[in-house]
Amino acid sequence: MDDVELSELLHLVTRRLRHGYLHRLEPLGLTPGQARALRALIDAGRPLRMVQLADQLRIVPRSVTPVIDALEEAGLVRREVDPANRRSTLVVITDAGREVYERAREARRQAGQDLFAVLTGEQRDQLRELLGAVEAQFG
Amino acid sequence: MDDVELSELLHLVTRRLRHGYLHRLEPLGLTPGQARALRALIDAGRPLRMVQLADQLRIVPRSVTPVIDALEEAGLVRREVDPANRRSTLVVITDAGREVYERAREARRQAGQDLFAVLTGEQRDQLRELLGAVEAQFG
DNA sequence: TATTGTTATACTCTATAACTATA
DNA sequence: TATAGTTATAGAGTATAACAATA
Repeated sequence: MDDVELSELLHLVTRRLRHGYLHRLEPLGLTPGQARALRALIDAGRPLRMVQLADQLRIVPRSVTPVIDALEEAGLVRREVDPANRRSTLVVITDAGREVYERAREARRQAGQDLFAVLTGEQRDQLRELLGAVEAQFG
Repeated sequence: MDDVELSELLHLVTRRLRHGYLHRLEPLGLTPGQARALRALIDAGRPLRMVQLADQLRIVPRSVTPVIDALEEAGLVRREVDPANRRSTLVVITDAGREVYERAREARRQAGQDLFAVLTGEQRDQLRELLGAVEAQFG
């Protein structure tokens, strides 16, 4: 029964985070989803196919298309045909993409800092552990 | 810096919760937002005006309108003109609304239970406390 | 026939701006 | 003139289904 309250809290806190992040990201012309896609590419350290990107972002491939469309139009990534498999599209991050991502990362850091301001470092670690355990139980 | 990871986790876990909740709510013909509105009415223990409902749900009044439209069409609430102030609309929950909400609450409980299955009761309390502290620092 | 990506479409959640009715 | 609510519109995030190109 108290899980209802816990769920509600999760919803409220996440929305607050989104809100702050969205505003800080606005000057960069990025949405949170686009920033996440850039991050996935940087973390991978190599170009990713659309399906792989979808996998990383935990969304269906169809939903990746508009995200990459926007990033490509902004010159932050480019699409290349995978020479190994002509059905596949490789998404390559550009230098501009790397630069913008650094600023997006800072935006997220600040949004998180604002949000979690009341928590001590130790409490944040705790929170990270708890959420990490929850997420880890799935894929 | 690690707040980036914490923010990301929050996003992933919340989406997972939403997903499970959405599926369990589907047979009831409710969206999570509609269920939240019913909950606010029940918690208040009396009819609420649109503005008050918006306040409770932490969204702007305009965003409440379609939620109440849907609930009204389903016969779960009804709108009444506030006799004390004819500009105001009172949203009244119906008996059918109360019944459906009980099932929605159970759906959310189950979705939460599935999600937090890996956590002990104590860990859930911890999580609730941490998120509660974060949310409490704002309104 | 199976896989990759896209076109088409839709729904949830939320917001801002402009309008109407009432105070 | 200020408030309550709605009409109109938009944008982020996500999904399913159908289809084209390639394997």
